[in-house]
Amino acid sequence: MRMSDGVEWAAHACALLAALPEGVGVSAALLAEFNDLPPAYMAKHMQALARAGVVTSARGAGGGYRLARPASEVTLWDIVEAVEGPEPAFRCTEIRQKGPCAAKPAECRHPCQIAAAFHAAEKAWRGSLKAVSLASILADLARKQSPARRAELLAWLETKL
Amino acid sequence: MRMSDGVEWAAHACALLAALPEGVGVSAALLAEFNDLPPAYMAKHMQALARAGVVTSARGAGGGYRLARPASEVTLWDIVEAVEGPEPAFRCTEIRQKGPCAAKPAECRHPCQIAAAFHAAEKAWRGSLKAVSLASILADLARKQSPARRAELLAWLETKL
DNA sequence: TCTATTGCGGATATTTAGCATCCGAATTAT
DNA sequence: ATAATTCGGATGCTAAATATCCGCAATAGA
Repeated sequence: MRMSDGVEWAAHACALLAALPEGVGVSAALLAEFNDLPPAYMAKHMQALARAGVVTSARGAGGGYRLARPASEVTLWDIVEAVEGPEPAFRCTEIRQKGPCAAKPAECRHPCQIAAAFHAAEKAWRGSLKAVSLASILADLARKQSPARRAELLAWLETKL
Repeated sequence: MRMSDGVEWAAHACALLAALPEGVGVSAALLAEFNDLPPAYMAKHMQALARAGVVTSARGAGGGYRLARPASEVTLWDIVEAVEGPEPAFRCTEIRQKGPCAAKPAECRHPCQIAAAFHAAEKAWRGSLKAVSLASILADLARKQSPARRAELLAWLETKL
């Protein structure tokens, strides 16, 4: 089981968007360049974020992506859901209904104990991700990152906008 | 992100082993037949469980697999770890150290906020799985499954052992 | 209006995971 | 001993997920 790298990329991209002044659009190409990522694939993931309503997009010169809502209202789960899709990692294939001792469909109105346990575990996982917003990430970062470093990053971005 | 079907198969197989009287070995072929699963691939997963010490194996006639310890001491996480490996689903590739504003390695002694949040979420997930043992699964099952159904399953198994 | 820029979606390549097969080694029952 | 089982590992094939590319549509500014 492995989460696609796109989730990490999208999360960092969204954190960058959240750190920017309001109303500024950033192209997918620039977001990719910032972390030395493949531009084409980065663009795909930004499209996924746009479809999911996490960011808004604007075409044409001076366009690009920006957050669709305040940073405090975008969670890591929103980003995972946008990039990886909403489906759970564990998908019960109902093998109890197969084989020589197959259970009848009527006996399977409820998920089996195993599926229930996995679903509960994933719910805990999602809950943990929903508790972390871009705002809380930036707040943590501000505490650990030197102001000089932060200024350096913003300065580079300004030269490109 | 998707968990392999093998985890579901292994979990059901272990639950079956846990429901059996002590000292009985079951071949991989029979475990596969019980749920109409591909025998070769089932065998592969049973080997993984044996390598991880979840089950013990015995070759030769009358051999097969059995639980390596009491059902109360085998958790769903043990099975996931055996089949999928212990690596986390989220793997930070340290993209903050790449690109035109790359952070220096000295600044990266600690994981970034994003990686830390994902690691915390997976810890919650693992914790939830570690709280569920094969014994608790069987106990839940006994509460919902009719005694007649249980007898039916054991009867079929006896004809094959 | 024309051009440069940018997002969008389809089509294509690459990599990974799932599945099957084979044969050898170990063990037990006869 | 011998034969019947059964696990273990190596190898190859297929399907699916992942990553990449390319042309088109839309937008803003000159």
